Amino acid sequence: MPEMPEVETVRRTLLPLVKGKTIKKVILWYPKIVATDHEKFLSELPGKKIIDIDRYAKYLLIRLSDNLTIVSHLRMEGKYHLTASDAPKDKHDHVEFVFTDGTALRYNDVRKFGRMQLILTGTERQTTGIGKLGVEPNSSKFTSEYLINGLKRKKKNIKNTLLDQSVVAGLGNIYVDEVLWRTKIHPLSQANKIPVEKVSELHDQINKIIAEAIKLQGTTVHSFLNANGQVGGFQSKLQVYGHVGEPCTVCGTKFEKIMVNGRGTTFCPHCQVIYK
DNA sequence: CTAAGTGTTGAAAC
DNA sequence: AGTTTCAACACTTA
Repeated sequence: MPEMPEVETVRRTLLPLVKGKTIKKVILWYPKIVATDHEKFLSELPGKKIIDIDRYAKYLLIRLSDNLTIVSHLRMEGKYHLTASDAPKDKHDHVEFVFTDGTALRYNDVRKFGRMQLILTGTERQTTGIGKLGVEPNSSKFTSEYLINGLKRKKKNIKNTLLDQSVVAGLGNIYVDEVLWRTKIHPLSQANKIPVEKVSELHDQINKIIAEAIKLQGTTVHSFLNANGQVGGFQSKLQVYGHVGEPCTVCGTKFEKIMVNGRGTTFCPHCQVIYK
């Protein structure tokens, strides 16, 4: 489900639902969602208050009192929703945070890929996943020069490079296909062979599409819902993803779909230039 | 029945 | 030692 715009949308919709609430009890229906010590997760959270929710790339950082943070990654299909604590459990509800006011925050995940980690606030960089992340789009560190330098050491294809999060953190399969089409770069282009002026364009379009998608509250193509159960608005803006076999809006050539390192990849074989 | 799906990761191979 | 590939995770839907 979620790339950075969707996770940001979850953050914005979830925060007002849970801010200031105090955890009374935690239930792990499917304990594997929690990647850190299960006993600590169950024993340390009761009594803690939700102070804020931050986000880095696709990771939610739920800030709690007493210097604790729950790092939550939704992976493909994770969702949060607030219910009454006595509401019937859905088949795919896996973790529940019961609050002192009788409500409960439930984590629902059809594929059970999502993960939570309980850490000390401030130790995010030592946390599995977050440590190796590159910079976020639209951050002050994400400059054209940064992207040019970041791609220099990458000999693999640009599609895989943008998906691996080590240079730019937050893009996923949908937005990468859109951005490569917008900049006319073939997904199989070798990352370090793309001309600097094209990388500069890539930088600008990454910032642009992420900002546009956040504004429209994310993209729902499969199952994404925000914390209020609403779909996103950006899917109608997608020009490439999900449009295999349809004509490219620029040249009319039919979009093709190939597998690139195991990920479905749609592109225009006429517009998108391959750099090798 | 088979394949593919918004993502990450650890291990193996370069 | 850094980089890259790929199966695995678990379940639903086309």
